[in-house]
Amino acid sequence: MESPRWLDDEEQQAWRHFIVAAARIEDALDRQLQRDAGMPHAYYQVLAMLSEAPGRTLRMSQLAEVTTSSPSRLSHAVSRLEEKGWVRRDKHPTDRRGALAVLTEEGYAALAAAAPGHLAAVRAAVFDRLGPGQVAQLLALGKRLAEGCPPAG
Amino acid sequence: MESPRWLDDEEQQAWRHFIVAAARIEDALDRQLQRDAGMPHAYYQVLAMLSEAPGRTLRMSQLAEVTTSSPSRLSHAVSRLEEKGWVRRDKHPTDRRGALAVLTEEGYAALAAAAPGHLAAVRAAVFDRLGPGQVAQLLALGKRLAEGCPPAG
DNA sequence: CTCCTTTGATTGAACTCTCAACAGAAAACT
DNA sequence: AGTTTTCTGTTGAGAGTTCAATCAAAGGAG
Repeated sequence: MESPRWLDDEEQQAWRHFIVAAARIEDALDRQLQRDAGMPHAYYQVLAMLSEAPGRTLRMSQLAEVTTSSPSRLSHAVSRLEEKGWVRRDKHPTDRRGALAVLTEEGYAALAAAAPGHLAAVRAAVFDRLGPGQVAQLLALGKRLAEGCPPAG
Repeated sequence: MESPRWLDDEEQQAWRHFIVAAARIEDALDRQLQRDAGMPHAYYQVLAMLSEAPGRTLRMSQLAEVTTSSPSRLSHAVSRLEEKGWVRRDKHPTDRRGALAVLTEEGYAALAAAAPGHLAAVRAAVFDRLGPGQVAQLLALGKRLAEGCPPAG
């Protein structure tokens, strides 16, 4: 096994800035949501994805997919959201292994209440900082980096 | 308080791709390091930053700064790394509140052993996916997004 | 049909991180 | 000097995540 070449100067800088930016953005969003809505960003994403799904319902495996979380992580998260009354588990009609996560009315209300503050945080942390044309660049880069990456284990 | 406008279509897409990309990259790096080197990415960063500092030593507050972690998080991390014998705590010579984190020889060896695998993972997750010119875009975006964001609490 | 593999989802323990509370030391006032 | 305020860093508890183990059901292969 040969040792791969190190990052050149531009790559090095890009990499360091990227991990700092990603960490700070996630931190800012987590803190805002935890403070104002009593949930971490990961849980907000669960509610958000469910709210857009037909019947506000998604199979656990699909919900894990769209929220970029492992099955275990999602299962724990849904359990926690169930305790809050924001999500309910239903049995899958045809596949008896499957479980369905359903967003409750209370869950939808909690999401609706949290959304404006979260949106403001996203703007403050990201889009308010970007110049014209940079949104398109972010889109292109995000697309490239998101696709093909192995999903969570 | 007025509800701010929602994201337009391009922003929406950029945002979703970005959070998926960031999550998958972090997950991939965490899993590789945990599996091959027995430490999470955050701990690797602590060792890496220390290894570049003069005397392989940094004050806790500065180390927290460069690793994008809260004082509490770093304190726990250093405690854990101390148990492994990879980092040692020294007293600050002039400021008696201050604590210095020092990378031990064993810690340096652990970092050196982990580095090639980590580098390969970074390449696989990020730079191998980018086309020419996109590294520069990533650098510009990362810089914009990293600066000005409030440091961790 | 039976065996075997794969898929979907959950569980508990170990680990990391966050938050709030705390304490020691330095800096700034009065 | 004496008091308050700020800065540094640690601690413990609680919340979230990971990992490995587990189980049930579906999907082949012989």
